[in-house]
This record gives sequence, C-alpha cells and structure tokens, in this order.
Amino acid sequence: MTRVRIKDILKTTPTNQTITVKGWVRTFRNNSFIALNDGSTNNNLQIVVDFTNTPEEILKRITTGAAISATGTLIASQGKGQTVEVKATSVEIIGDSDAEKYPLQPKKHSLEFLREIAHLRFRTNTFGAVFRVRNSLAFAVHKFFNEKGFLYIHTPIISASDAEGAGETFHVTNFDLSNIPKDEAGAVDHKQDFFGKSVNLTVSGQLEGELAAMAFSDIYTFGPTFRAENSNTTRHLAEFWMIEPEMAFYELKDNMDLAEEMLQYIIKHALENNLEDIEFLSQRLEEEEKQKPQNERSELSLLDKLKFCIDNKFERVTYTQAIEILRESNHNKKKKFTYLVDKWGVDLQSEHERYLVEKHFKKPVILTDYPKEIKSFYMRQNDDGKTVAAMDILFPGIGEIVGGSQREERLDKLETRMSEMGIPVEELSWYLDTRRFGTCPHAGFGLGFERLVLFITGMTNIRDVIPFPRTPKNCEF
RNA sequence: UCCUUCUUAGCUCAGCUGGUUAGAGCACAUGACUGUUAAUCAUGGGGUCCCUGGUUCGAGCCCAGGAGAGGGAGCCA
Repeated sequence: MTRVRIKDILKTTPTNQTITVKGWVRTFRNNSFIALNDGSTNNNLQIVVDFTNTPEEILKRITTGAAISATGTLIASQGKGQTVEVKATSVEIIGDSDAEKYPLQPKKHSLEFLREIAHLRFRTNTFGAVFRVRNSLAFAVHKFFNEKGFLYIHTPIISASDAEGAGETFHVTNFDLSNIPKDEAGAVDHKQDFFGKSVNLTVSGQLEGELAAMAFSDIYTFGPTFRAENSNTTRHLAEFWMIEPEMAFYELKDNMDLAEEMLQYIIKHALENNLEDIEFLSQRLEEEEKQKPQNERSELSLLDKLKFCIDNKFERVTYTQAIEILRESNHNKKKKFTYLVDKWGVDLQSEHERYLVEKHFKKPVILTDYPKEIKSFYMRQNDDGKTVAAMDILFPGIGEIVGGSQREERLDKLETRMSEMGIPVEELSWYLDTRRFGTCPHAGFGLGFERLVLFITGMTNIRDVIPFPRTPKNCEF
C-alpha cells in the first residue's frame, strides 16, 4: 500500500478507510498513542495502538525519533486535540532510534543547542515550520519574476572579479596548498593555477546580471553568494542566497516600486500558502517575548506585522531628510545615540536605521539618494553632484534587507568615478562595453534571501533560517 | 576584528564567604496505570564542574593563558 502524507490525511473525512502512513515518532504516550510526523506539516497524526494485542518487542521500539510505518483505519478521534486518528492494525519499525542516545527529547530545546545538531533539527516543530516557509518563499520569488516576464539568469559562482568591492572574497584554487608555485618575485604564480589567474567565489551576480539586462531587458538571479568577511552577527553569513534583479530602462523610482511590489507579493504568498506554519512561528515568538521586559517586546505579533507590511506602503525618504529627522529627534538631542548625528555625509549606523524604522516611521523604510562617498562606483550620480541614485530598504528588526540603485549608464561619468575610487578600468572593460554599445538607463537591487526568511519567520538569528549555516570558524555538516 | 556575557548530568539551570559525599526539573530506564495531548505516580542509573597551568592545607568557586558559544558594534545582503 502506498504512503499517504499526513498533511493530506488530516484534511480527510474519516470513513473507516484503511491507510498506511510512514514517518518519525515524536512522542509515544501511555503505550497507546503515537504522535507521528512526516514533515509535510507541523501537525502530528495520532496513531492509536492496541497494546494488549501488540507484541512487547514492537512497543519497546516505538521510541522518539524512530521511523515507523503504520497501517490502520482512519477514524474520528475519540480524544480532544485532533479530529482524526488512525486505529492501527499493524505497526512496523522501519528504523530504530535509541531513546537514550537520541539528542532530541520530547521537550523544549534551546535554539543554540539545536544549532549544534543541525542535522537533526529539521525534525523539530520550529525548524520544520522555518524550512517549509523558506521553501515557499523561494518558490514565490521565482513565481513573481516569472509572472512579470523576467528572465532567470544563472550568473557564475566562480568569478574573476570582486570589482564591486562588496567584501572579502574566498579564493578558489587548485594549487597544492603545501607547495604553492611562486614567480620570480616570490609572489603566488596564479598563471599556473587551474584558471590561469586569481579567481574567487562570487560576492554578487550584479555585474553579470547587468550584461544580461542589456539584452533581455528584465532579468534576475537567485543563487548562492560568498563573503569572507569576519562578521559575527545575527544577520551575516559567509554563504548566503541573494536575489538580484536588473532592469533596463528602469530609473530609481521604478526600481523602488518593483522591490516593494516584490516584497509584498512574497509576504502575501507566504500568508496564503503557509499560514499554519506562520501562525505557529508567531505563537512561538510571542512565548519567547514573554521572557523579555515589557518595553522590549514588540507591539505587533509576527502575523500582524506581516499583514501590516502588505497593507501599507513603505515610507520613502531621502538620506538628506533622514539625517534631518535624526538630527532633530529627541533621541539625538538627549544624546541617546552612541554615534550622534551632527552633519550631512556621515554613514548611518545600525542604531540610526533602527530608530527610523522602529521608532519614527514604525514601518519599512526606503532610504534614497545617499552621498556618493559612502556608496559603490556603479551607482548613478545625481545632478546635485553630491548624491547617487541609491536605495536601501530597511525592515524592522532586520535592518537593511535590500540594497540597490540606478546604475551609472554614462561611460565618461562611470570611468571618472572608477578612477577616483581606484577601480581598475581595464579589468572591467567587458562591463564598460555595455556603456559603449547601446547604453541605457537601468537599475537593480540585491535582496538577501535569509534576511527575508528571518523577517517572515520571526526568527532572530540568521543561522536558524538556513539549513547549514557557514560563519567564521564554523563549517559543520 | 573590537566590546561584553557565558561554559556544572543527555537538555535547561541552581551551587552560599574557597571546606569534606556537587543538586533540581525535564529526558532516559524499570514498574504501576491505561483515551493520552510535553500524560500521571513510584523507583533507579547518570558528572573529565570546557581545557592547561597557578595560588591554597583544601578550588566547581580565586588568578593567568587557551578553546567554544551567546549578545552588541563594524563590514554588508
């Protein structure tokens, strides 16, 4: 008999039909009641075993974590807490689980502990919900762009350029590391390496994405990205997934509109398709917040926060306006910021972003038109000569979730800016070709997928929204 | 990388002013019970007190160094 998914069974009207289910035991109570989970939903299916007619050896092997197959009739549950249950006629142990050694106990575990057993944490309610939501979000990203007629481009993972200057790169080499070829000057001789030059894991697919956009008009990438930064925070990973759309004939406003529409689309998709899991996560977060002092608790539940995001426009303010708001804030006047906001041109600190998003506007904020000095070379220079057409989207609790800009399409302006910032023009001649041949206004942005998953699941550490997080000094599994 | 907190049973944590045999709850095992919902009750087993060195009659506790983890900052997505 074929296996039926528990998610489907729970929606089925019981008519004494015979079914077979397979999954992993969550708990076994009273020698009678198995809570069975197969990962299709957080809800367990209750299997009722008649222990008087079941061999003792089988009963002993129904332990937390064991894989079992159960066949029986689907009936309306006699107990509270579930509507249907399976009255088992046979239970087969597929894979034993020594209860004494199995690390997951039928009790609450800390996220830190579960992180150490990331290979098993999929089997918990929290991570089950998180990774089902993550899957759904990834699908929603593709669905959104596909519906908009965007082309999905696979930009390279191994790249010769880190020209964006987005961060430290991981080197990729085929050298015998205990015997690295050197040239006459004593430097590493990359000519002898696999690619004949120094290459690295990609830090962004943007530059390659721009090339494709200059032919297909609207494209996006969605792939892994690598940064060798020694960042130890709850929102940085050495390996993370990034969504990077790039659109020809888009200006900054079009770019913002698209980003906002996309974020709202994805959140809506999650609420429509993963409500059960999000409700669970929302409740989980509320429980957790009860531990905190009153003034640190968030005013809205996760569910309300997500609904709020799709029902309200994001606030759009320029960097200059933001500086004014911060400078005039009581927070600044009472010197509550570690870094006081005094003059135009300073980069905004996390505390400033948090203040704008969480205290002042209390909703997602799009900050635009930053001073050119604190932004990348490829961003389009505004007519004021001081700012560039950049936009960052800031989310409550997360900070920067999207970073984007209108790109500088004017060759002379781009080259001047590159030499000012010490970017080697020759190495990027392929990039500059797009400005030489049929250049046009275009724009794009990067969205850190894990930060989006963080926001939508209400988790607080980015290491808990990717199956196997890679962070400094940590590459397990 | 910097600042800061932490590391005691499988997990979450107590452990007094440095004092003799290191505790609790949960988990686990055994038994009882048998329509339970993190079942309940009884009994039991379980410890490299993160590591190395030092101070002391005596260190889980004090000191030094190291490792790992959490939180914050910077860098960013």
